[in-house]
Amino acid sequence: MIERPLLVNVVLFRLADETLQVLLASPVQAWELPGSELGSQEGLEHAAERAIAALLDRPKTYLEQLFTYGAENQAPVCVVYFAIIPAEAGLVPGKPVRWTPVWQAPSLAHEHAEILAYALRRLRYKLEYTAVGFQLLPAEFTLSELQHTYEIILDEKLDKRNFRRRMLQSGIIEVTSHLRTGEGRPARLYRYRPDAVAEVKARRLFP
Amino acid sequence: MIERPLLVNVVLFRLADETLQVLLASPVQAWELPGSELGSQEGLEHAAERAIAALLDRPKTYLEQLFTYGAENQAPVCVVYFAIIPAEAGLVPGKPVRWTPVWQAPSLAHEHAEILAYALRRLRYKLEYTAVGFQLLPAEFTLSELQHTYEIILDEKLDKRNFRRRMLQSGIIEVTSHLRTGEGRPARLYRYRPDAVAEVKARRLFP
DNA sequence: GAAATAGTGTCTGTTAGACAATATTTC
DNA sequence: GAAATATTGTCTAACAGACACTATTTC
Repeated sequence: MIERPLLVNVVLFRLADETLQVLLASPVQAWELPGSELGSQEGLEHAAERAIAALLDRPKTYLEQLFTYGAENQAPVCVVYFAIIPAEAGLVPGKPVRWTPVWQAPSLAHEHAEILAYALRRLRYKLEYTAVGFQLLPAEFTLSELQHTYEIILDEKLDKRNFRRRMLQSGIIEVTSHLRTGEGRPARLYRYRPDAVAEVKARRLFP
Repeated sequence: MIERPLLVNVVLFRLADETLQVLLASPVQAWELPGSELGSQEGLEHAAERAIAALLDRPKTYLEQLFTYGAENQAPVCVVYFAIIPAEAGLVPGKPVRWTPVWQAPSLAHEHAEILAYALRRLRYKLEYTAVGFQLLPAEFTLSELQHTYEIILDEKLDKRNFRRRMLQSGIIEVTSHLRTGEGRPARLYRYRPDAVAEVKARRLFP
């Protein structure tokens, strides 16, 4: 049976410093997405997690397969995953990697620019129609923080009243008894309800 | 560099005899999804098309990558595509394959039952939010035929007036000057407008 | 004229989107 | 009390969903 080299690449996102960031690697010279070879008996997801564990000191909070690239004459077939990383995760020392705001990514090797653009599109879709947004935040958060997250990723300003109304009506979050105090009036903290089915009930374009 | 065997499987759908059908193969004994090995220099999509051409005398009208399966200890990694096949396509003689209504598929080898279920779900999603539906019909069709297609795949009955209103409002189809005559009043024929962007503008669950 | 299929319009309830004032805290 | 942030409600336009009758053809 014919065999082919197989690579697993990961697009790692995090939210930090008021921006959406992606982890880029520069093992030789050009920048590219981190990845690792698939072991001869290894599962795909396992390889993705191994690639992440090699770079970061915290596990990912969300992992999803994106797409598999394998053009003609292109030696390795690449299975691409994307993952969301807690902002608190630290880099393993000595690795040639860097968190970069996605809007300022340098040009990338291979097809990686295209892959990053696709991953970003998918993240936005997910954000709008499912509950991935919560993966980017700590366990408890204020509605303002949540809205801020959405605004950063969607790169658009949202109306505060409408945001709150829909977010609460969806039943996907619940109030806690805690408050976050700071400047100005303290804010109620909310918590994601993993039990609430985040079913995407969108309007059909075609009936 | 480590190498792995790579398989490309295809889930082929067509609409015939008032049902949605899938092409199943039985090369040895159990039923499974057709597929083929990926050549050493071959692109993934090319392998999928080669697998289709080996079984059918017409090209597919739609091809999309579904997912890549590669569990631990599972020898070949499988990249799965799904495709839509014109009802007029004929089988290449001598191949152990059979069109089967999806609702009556026998139990399948490997993970293929799961894969088929996923492909079907994806087809339904696509149908509701994009314009794949037209791939299942001839170039010109009546609104009744179109509605019928939707009802078969979604497995639910739709309201005629609402269906027509939305389908026409979407601007994705246009009238031709032709009529289809048969029993009862002749029906206007419509045509899909590939130029009309089938953008999925659905309601956001989260603002 | 009976049978078969195509084609059409209205009403209602829900929801998205626009919009501004008040409440609670710190300094 | 000034500054900062949190919280709350209303109105309108658009749309989904329910619903029944008329029109045109063949036999």
